[in-house]
Amino acid sequence: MTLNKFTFQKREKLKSKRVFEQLFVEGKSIKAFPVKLLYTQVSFDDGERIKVGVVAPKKKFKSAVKRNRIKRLLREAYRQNKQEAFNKIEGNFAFLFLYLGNKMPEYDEVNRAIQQLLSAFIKKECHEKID
RNA sequence: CCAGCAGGCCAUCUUAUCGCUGUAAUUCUGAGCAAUUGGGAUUAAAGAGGAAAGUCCGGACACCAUAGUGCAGCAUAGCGGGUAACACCCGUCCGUUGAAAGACGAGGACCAGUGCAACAGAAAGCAAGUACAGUUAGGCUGUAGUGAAAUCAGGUAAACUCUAUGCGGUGAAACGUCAUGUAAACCAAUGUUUGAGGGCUGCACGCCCAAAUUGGAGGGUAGGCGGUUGGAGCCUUAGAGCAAUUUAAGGCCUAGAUAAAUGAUAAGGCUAGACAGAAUCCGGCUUAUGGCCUGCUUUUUUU
RNA sequence: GGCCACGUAGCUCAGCUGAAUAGAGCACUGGAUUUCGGCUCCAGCGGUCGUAGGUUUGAAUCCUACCGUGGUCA
Repeated sequence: MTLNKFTFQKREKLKSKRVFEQLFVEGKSIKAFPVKLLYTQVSFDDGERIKVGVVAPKKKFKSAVKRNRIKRLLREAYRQNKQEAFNKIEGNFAFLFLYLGNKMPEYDEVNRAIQQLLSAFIKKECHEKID
């Protein structure tokens, strides 16, 4: 597996409808305005360790163009930052990044939020393992 | 010059680095006797719109009987043409509107029938009949007055209706197919009579199905693959036609996702650019919206 | 992606078929009753009938186009 590249391929996308439902029902969450991270422990059939989904709510953003834009920014920010987190995380997880804000974001804003979320996630999960 | 009107074109661009999607080629590797097929790497060319939107019309395509008949229902409406088809487009007459260029028009019929008409007015229709004038009178004629409309073949059909023409229904979540796997149900063959019932518009007709046996193989749920992109396609030239459009020749291949692909950073051009994201595909209509170009029109001022 | 409903007072609705008064309940304001409050009674306030055009003498109602809200399909 090629962990050291800044890639985000189709295989890493969260697809299964069932996993999405599972995330909303029993997933744990971390907030860092304007983004919220939902995650849960899941094992995948195809050998990927981590799969990621991205959501921009239709109720807040009616224009499909704006929703697309937000999702692209979230994906791009994750792609830039995933390398660091990937080496530290052990186990299989499904991630879901939700955008909570009401205004169109800038890339810097999203990037900062994603960095915070990933480091917070690592702290939390490492603690749980040590305990 | 300003304002207005009509038509056409473009949809921020360029370079570098990282990244996404399917396709093609090369190559590595897993499964299989094989045909074949799963996964990865590199390279190449390509990768949202004029409205992709609203879902308002018309088709293609798929299934339901081969899509049949009558009624009901719905749609359209000067005339002529175009088209696969249309409620669209073109030409033209008439009407409305504008100072003009132009724009807009659900523009058949109330001498088939039925209904409706507040207030005002004698009266809005099985009827009744004001005032004045003309005339000897009856009666008739004219004028006044109310109103959108007044014995006139009255007004009203975006009132029912009539006339002409067209329309079967349901929609890619249609539909076909594969794997996992127990009974009712599904398919094929044999086969039966009456009624109920069922089959994808409401009713009637018509058509098909139905009990049992044998064989095959399916339903629910979540998914894979096909449908799925080469088409009433686009460009150029020539001919026919006032035009919409059409004929011929040559050239081109131009998105195919499925929690859903176009982004980030840096630099520059006048700037950081409007409305906005394909989801089966086409032809229109409507609505949202930045800029450029061409032609036309009148008013005022000057000559 | 397809299909289908609904927008009327601050809130919940009627009126729409078939055209001529925009109304009911709750809420709000004032008054009466009561020592005060509540209940009850009386009066009032409150409306571009979602928006814009059209048909008509006249439109909440009929027609068309937009805007908004909600539902439904495997």
